[in-house]
Amino acid sequence: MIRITLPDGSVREVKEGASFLEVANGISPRLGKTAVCVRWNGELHDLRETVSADGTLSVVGPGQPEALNTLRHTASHVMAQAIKRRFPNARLGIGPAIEEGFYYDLDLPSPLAEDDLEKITADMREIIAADLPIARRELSKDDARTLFEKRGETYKLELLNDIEGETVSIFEQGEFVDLCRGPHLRSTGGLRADAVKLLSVAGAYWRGDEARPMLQRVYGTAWEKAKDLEQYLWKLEEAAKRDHRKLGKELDLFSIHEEGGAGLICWHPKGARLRRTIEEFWYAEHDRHGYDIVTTPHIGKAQLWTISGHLGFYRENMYSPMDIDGADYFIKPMNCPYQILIYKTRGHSYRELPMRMAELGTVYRYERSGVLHGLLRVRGFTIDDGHIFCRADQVDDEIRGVYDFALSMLTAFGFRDFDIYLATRPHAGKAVGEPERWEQATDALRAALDARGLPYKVDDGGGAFYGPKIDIKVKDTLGRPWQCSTIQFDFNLPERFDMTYIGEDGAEHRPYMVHRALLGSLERFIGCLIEQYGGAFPVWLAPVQAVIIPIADRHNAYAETVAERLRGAGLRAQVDDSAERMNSKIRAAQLNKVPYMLVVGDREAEAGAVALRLRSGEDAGAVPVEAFIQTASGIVRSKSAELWAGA
RNA sequence: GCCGGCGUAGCUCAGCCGGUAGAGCUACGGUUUCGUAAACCGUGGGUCACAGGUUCGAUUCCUGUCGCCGGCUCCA
Repeated sequence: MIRITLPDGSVREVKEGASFLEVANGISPRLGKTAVCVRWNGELHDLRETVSADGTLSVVGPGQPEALNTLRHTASHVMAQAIKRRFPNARLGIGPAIEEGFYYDLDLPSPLAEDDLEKITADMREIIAADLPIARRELSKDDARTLFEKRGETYKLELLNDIEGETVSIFEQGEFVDLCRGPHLRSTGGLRADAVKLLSVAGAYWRGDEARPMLQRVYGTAWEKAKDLEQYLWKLEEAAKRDHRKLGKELDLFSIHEEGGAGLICWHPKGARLRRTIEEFWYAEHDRHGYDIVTTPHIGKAQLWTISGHLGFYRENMYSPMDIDGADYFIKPMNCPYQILIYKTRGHSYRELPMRMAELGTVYRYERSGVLHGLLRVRGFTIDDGHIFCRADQVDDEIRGVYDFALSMLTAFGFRDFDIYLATRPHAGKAVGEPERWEQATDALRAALDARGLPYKVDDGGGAFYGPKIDIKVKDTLGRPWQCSTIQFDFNLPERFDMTYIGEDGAEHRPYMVHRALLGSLERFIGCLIEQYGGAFPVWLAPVQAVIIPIADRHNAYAETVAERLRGAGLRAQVDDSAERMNSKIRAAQLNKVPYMLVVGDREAEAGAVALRLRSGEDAGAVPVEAFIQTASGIVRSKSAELWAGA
């Protein structure tokens, strides 16, 4: 007999070879009926699998995340089956469940079109309606090989070769067979035809390797109920409304021009205003944190990039050189070499370390055309680039300081939801610098992370060749993560540039060097910011903080005096003196997501007041101009996310 | 860069199977001067991304280039 421990601590005995389904049925027929899969010793297993040793079991039923995952995995099989019915020559790649759906990669003789998706969907409905039982079989690798060879599934054969162990599992439904670990639903009828939707088709390299064939990846999503699908699609629509590319146009923040070049941003007055607000805050914060601000050139001779190693390691991201008086000059892809040159203009004492240098340095990098994306991935961008040169004994404090600084910056802008990574030494000798230095540096990074206590993931081997790093990523509206802050150790450049300082012992020492960007780049950061707020920025960031709306032309003069008073108090205010009606002006301001609309008519002019309407739609009533300035200024100063302090 | 889709007025979009284009908003002119999300009337505005090709004739079909979108790969 086999002893199975259940979540409530109770133990059940079953005979060896019983399936999980039988076990579930034994616990209660009702549980057996609804069970989707099981968690066996912490891992997900199919109901049809059998028990052969003691373990802990929890049965996964509908409503649990694992169940959704299983359902999506089955949906991907059903889709693959439907595609194979329509295109018998299709060869299967892989088809997993993903965060909010599933995909299947297939090698198809011809590309799929939009209306193919509809046809495939129709076939899927049939397969679901037929309620084909899904069978799980275990067989030896050799048998599996024969099976998939016969079916011409060359990709499956390749996968088979990489699987460890002697036996593999396959899942079958009707004529469809797939090499798969599972788990799966019991039959195709477990899916709801009205809760499955195919979304898009895209190319994907086999096993993510661009040297290998490109398969067609069909993305879909599947839910337990039609209502869940609807809700998901609604969420996608809402996310699309916050897309920074769309908002950038609507709010007149920036533009990119075909004539100018892809990935090159023109900041319009309002976008530039937003950017300037960020820069001003950034400079103030860096002053406060003991940084020296520098400015470095945009181009540099080949010699500089040879010393730095960029021409060796980074050439494919750099633009072609320009000839100046017979010498090759390159547009800078990074700011660090020049900051190092500044460091090297004189000797340094151990006493003046740490030295913290920073600049808003605009760099240009070649990015492959297919990866450009609005403000989030561009070819010309401004890094809030800083470098810390310090002694070994200062490393810990510096890292902790930078990490805290990075988090405080992100937090100031309202970001709460980000992913933190500790990227460690690359494997297989692809790293420069002695192991002890790596260890010390990685420990310093880890200590800083632990000190703050925020959850982080270790990206094993994900460090740069020149040092380990901490990356902080912010997600866009579609859930795609974008790296903003980065803190990177560098064992490479101090060597290459032969950087030194004179220690207490009178001898030359090599300083530690840390590259850090807190916002990442202004372009990307602002892109994330736009999406974060859906364009409705907190008051302190809003390009226009108040629009003054005269009711009739005779109120224009008063409106202008109000605007001047606001501007005198440092608030960004404009008068809408267009020939439109007040309603239209309010609508315009509302669409521009201006926090404050100050309506002025006879009553307000008389009283020296404004009728305050908030972006939220709330009518805050008449407020004396001075009182408005006081409250609004306070909100700006505190960088509050609140629109107005309830009086 | 690769796979697929797309590119029509400043913006959002319509234009069936080849016969040189249309709406709303914007802009401009006029009337209206109005109390919390679009006043009314009128006038402009397009080498249909660009370059070739097929055709009597191309916005429409084909090829190339550029750009955009979704992915893959890669990064701040």
